[in-house]
Amino acid sequence: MRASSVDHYILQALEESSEHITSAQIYERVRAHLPAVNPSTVYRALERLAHNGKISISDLGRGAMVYQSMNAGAHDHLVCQRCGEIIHLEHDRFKEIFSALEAQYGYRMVTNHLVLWGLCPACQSESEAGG
Amino acid sequence: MRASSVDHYILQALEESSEHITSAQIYERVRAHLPAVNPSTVYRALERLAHNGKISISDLGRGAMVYQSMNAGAHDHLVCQRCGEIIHLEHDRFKEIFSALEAQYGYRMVTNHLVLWGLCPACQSESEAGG
DNA sequence: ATCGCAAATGCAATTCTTTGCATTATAATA
DNA sequence: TATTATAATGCAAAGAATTGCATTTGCGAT
Ligand SMILES: [Zn+2]
Ligand SMILES: [Zn+2]
Ligand SMILES: [Zn+2]
Ligand SMILES: [Zn+2]
Repeated sequence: MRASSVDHYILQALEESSEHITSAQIYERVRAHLPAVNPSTVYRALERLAHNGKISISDLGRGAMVYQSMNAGAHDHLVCQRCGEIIHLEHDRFKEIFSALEAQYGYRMVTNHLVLWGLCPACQSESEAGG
Repeated sequence: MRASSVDHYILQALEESSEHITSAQIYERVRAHLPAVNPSTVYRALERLAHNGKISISDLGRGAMVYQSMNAGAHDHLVCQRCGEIIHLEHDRFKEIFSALEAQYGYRMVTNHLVLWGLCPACQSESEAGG
């Protein structure tokens, strides 16, 4: 790996927003610094950063992947399938299971940004009503 | 919802294969029965079936989503990020956590086919070596 | 049997993402 | 500094999946 200015501006964008944002949003912000940058370069950089554990790539049901800095550390989410509400979960919650899996299968766990789907209380009633 | 022959042939294809297969593979098998069927119809049917809990839709790193019948019940997987090895996990392993989440947030859990990423023993050494 | 509605479908266009290949930029080496 | 190897990039094309809109189909009500 080599010093890439795209990587730098992507991380900057992700750290400034601190939320999950799409590649389009990232692309816009990188382009503010590197006007001639190509989308595929951004995608490749995102892949690279995820592979190195710097960011997470997730499907949160928005129609496009969302990206987030891993600076604040591993964490997970519970997402309502119907309204999209996102709840933050401590990653420690899965620590025990992950350790057990590592012990049982000899794997080294990589997952650090799980997305669990469910129905929030409000959407449960609306779903029963026939939403 | 209405009786859809596409749904029927998709479920048949998934139950016959019993493995995770791609939409292209499903499309081929549905087309054997309905030669004029359109890909988008298959995609929409797959979405419908997943929404009704009949099938799972997952990214197993194959470049396309993979689909599986939920007939055999909820289950999960541990997948090697590098070589793609897939390990089957009992869903009961997550029962406790899911119950706790439901109690804590009032959500009804929907996730029934988790995909966890890791590195298998062999790929761990190769990764350290610089693969 | 006929009517009317809602679900399902076909088709084309669009969106999001990946990939192949040639080129450029960086870092290490001689 | 000149050379070489490797990583990153640009560009265009391909691939996967979704969406809009018009049409068809199945189902219940009349
Ligand atoms: Zn997150
Ligand atoms: Zn909700
Ligand atoms: Zn499975
Ligand atoms: Zn492996």
